[in-house]
Formats: sequence, C-alpha cells, structure tokens
Amino acid sequence: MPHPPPVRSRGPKATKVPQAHLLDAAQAVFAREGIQGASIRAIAREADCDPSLLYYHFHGKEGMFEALLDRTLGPVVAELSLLGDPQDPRSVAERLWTVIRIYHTHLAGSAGLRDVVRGEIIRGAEGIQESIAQRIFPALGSIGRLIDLGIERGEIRKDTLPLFSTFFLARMELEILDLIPVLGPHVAGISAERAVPMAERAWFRLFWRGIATHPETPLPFLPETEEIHP
Amino acid sequence: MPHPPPVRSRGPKATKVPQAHLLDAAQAVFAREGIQGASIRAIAREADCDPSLLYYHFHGKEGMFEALLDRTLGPVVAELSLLGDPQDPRSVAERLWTVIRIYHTHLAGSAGLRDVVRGEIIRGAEGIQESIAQRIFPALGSIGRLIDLGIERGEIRKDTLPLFSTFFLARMELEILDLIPVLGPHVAGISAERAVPMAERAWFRLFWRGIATHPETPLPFLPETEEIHP
DNA sequence: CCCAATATTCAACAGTCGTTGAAATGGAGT
DNA sequence: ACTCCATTTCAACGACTGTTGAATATTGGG
Repeated sequence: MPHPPPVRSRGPKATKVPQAHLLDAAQAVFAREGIQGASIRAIAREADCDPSLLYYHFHGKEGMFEALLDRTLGPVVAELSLLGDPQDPRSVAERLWTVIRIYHTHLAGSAGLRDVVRGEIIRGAEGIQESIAQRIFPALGSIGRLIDLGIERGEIRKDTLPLFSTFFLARMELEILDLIPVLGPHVAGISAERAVPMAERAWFRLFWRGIATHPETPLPFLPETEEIHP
Repeated sequence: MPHPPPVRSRGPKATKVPQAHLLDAAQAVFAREGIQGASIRAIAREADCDPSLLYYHFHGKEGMFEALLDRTLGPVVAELSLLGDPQDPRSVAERLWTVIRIYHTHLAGSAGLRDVVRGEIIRGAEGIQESIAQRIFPALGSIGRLIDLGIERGEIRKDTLPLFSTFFLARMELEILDLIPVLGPHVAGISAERAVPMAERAWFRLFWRGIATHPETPLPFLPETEEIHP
C-alpha cells in the first residue's frame, strides 16, 4: 500500500511532530518485527512521516534505540534504586515482590524493546552493548543489594548466591512477560490477561521458597492465586 | 571480500555437498546474526556455495529452519519422553535434574536456533509457529507429566502448578545457556565454561526447594557447587 | 512584510535481500 | 561413446535497506 499519488507538498505537515510519537512508532514496529526486522522506513511509515525525519531528530537507528531505552528503562532503574533503603519498614520478601511489580508496570507494554535488549546482550553487538550495560546493570545491582540485605537479616538462606538469584528473579519475570501471553492461551487455554499475573504469583512463590530461610512463612502481600478453570 | 575473479566454472564443485554441511553453516550464521539478520546469501557464503543451492535442497529460508529444528530438537524430544516411565527407579527430583542435563547436552551448542525458536514463539510468525509447536510441546508435555508423577508420589507439593513449573524449569535452563556465557564473565568475572554449570546447579537447587514437599532433602545426584573465587 | 531558524520532505545513492529460470558440470548406466 | 539426470552455478529481477544533501514549507521575531 504505497502512499497515494505523490502530490504531497513538502514542509511540516501540520505542526511539530512530538518526538514521543516517533518513539511510540519505533516501539510498535520493534514489537512487531524484532530489532533486525524493524527498518527505519517501517518506523517512518508507522509514524506517517519521512525516514529522513528520524535522522533529523535522532541519529539513525541506534540513536532511536537509545532514546527508546532511556524512556522505558529510566523509571525502572529509578524505582528499583529506592528498594535497597535500609529504613524501609517492609520485609525483604515484600520488596522483592515489588521488583516483579515494577518490571510488570513499566515493561509489560514494551515487547519489542525487551527482546531487543536481550538479543543485544546475547549477541554482544559491540556498538550497542555498552549503551545497554550502562542502563541494565544498575538495576541488577539494586536487586542484588536487596538480596544481600535479606541474607544479613536472616530472611534469606546463607548459601544463596545473590548474583545468580538476581538473574533468576529478573530474567524469569521478563520471560513471563514475553512468552506467557502466547503460551498461556495456547497450552492452557487461559487468556493472556489472566495468565500473566497467575504466572508471576506462581513464580514468586517458587522463587521465595527457593531462597527463604523459612519457606513456609506466609506472604500476606501476595494476592491469592485464583483457581484454574479455563 | 567478493569471490575471486569469476573464472569459476559451473557444475558440482567437487562432489555432492552433504546437507549436514549446509545445516552447520545455517546454524553458525543464525548464531552470529540472529534469525532476521541471517540471510540466505550469508549462509551460502558460510557454506561456500551458491544461494540457489539452498533452494534446491531445502525450500528457502523456512525449509532450512525446519530441517535444522528437526536435527537439533529430535534427540531432545526423544530423551525427554523416556523420563516419564513409572518403572524408572530414580526419584522424580533426579529425573528433573536430568531434564537440565539433556537440554545442556543437546542445546548448548545451538545458540542461534534457541533464539530463533524463542523469537518465533513470541512474535507468533504465522507460517513458522505451527512447525515449532509440533516440536516443542511434546517436550514440555513430558516434563509436565513428570511433575504430575512427583505430586502423586508426594515428592512435590500439592499446590504446585505443573504447567507453570514446567515453563519455569525449561525456560530458565535456556536462559542460562543464552545469557550466562555473556553475563558471567561480565558481571561476576567467571569464565563462561565455569559459570554455566554453576548457574545450572544453583537454579536447580532453587527450583527444587521451591516445589519440593521436603525442601531440605539432600540431592546426592547434584554435583557440589564450587566456591566462587573469581 | 521580510528574514532567519526550524522542521519536514524529496530524490537519489549504492548495497543487500529472496527468488527464479536457464545453463553448465560430473558421474552413472547402457 | 552417449545419454540422462542429479547437482551446482550463473545472471538477473524487483523490492527493500540505511543514509545523505538539497529543496521546501511553516513559524516566530523584528
């Protein structure tokens, strides 16, 4: 479906195109096509503008990607960094559950970006990896310190490995966001909307039992899991 | 680096090119470039043959992908299907650990393919997804039945959700294979060769404690985790 | 009203892509 | 020696890619 006959005039279409609109388009295309499949031209089509505009505002594909990364990951890093506060009256268990909720709140809608980040880490694409590391590792550090605190306070087993546990907690939440919306309906006949929260609760129960000093301690902050009757 | 001056003659280069050689090339390129980045032409370069040859033996990109899928996933599905045998004298815990070992043995070398499968599930690319479902879901079914058996025998908690637990066990093992070789050296200073088995043991201990009726029961089949001194 | 700055589009470059149809090659069978 | 056939390569198609430089439109200030 090419543009209608190119009788279009040049110059600004109406007024200034908000950059947020361009990032929205980029996010949508990343989600549909993945990173390598997402072309500058496709993003421009989605935003209904010329590809050159993306070079004017950002600097090519990588610039767009970094801008999108900042917009999405910024709030996550900020909120996670608050969780390590020793003054926080909540238990470490409850704060670890908050990690899941923060990820869910800010990342559930960014399918393409999650996949892009993961792919870049795996493939270690030289140019981009550094820009990712700067944004991801602080978040992981916050979680790691929280687990350290849990060990100090005796809530978490002494033989827990904080680095690996951080990885397990965070990665599985992202895998749930990525895969359960597809697998839930397909293999269990549960809608994506119901399946994701169910999986998150099931995951956190398993995770906490796996690292807790007293695995049977109830988790009053964790919503009950509804029955499965598809 | 284009081919040397095109004085090449046509026809068979030496003898018949083994299809396995073409699949090896495809796997290598998938691992380097990801699915969307892997072009037929790049695979042909890797295999040192003409792109047309890939159309002759397989039918385009999708055909190559399915052939690669069969070659890699076939042994995994076969070995997993044996684990559900009620006559097997091993505990369910030990057999679940075997799941990890089977994945590791057959999938550790297939970086590209793992990522492709995951990406296709996420994006639900219509044409390919069915071909993946037929090969993946039997494997997941075997693990699910094993967990059912564990619940029946009282080894596994009654409130365990087999579908989700299957997902957790299998997906995390694949995430370990994908990400730990990169993250281990980067964030913990541990070589990829040591980090992956360490992560697998840590993951299985956590997982088993998370679902076991008696979480403190020792797991004599599980190798000791060495100390971390990077 | 004009001018300058900003925002946007157009047109074109040189590549690469997937795919196909025809040509060429080598070996097996006769 | 000849033919046939499976295998491989060549050449070309149209479409799409990232990127750039110049042209154009809009806006705000003087």
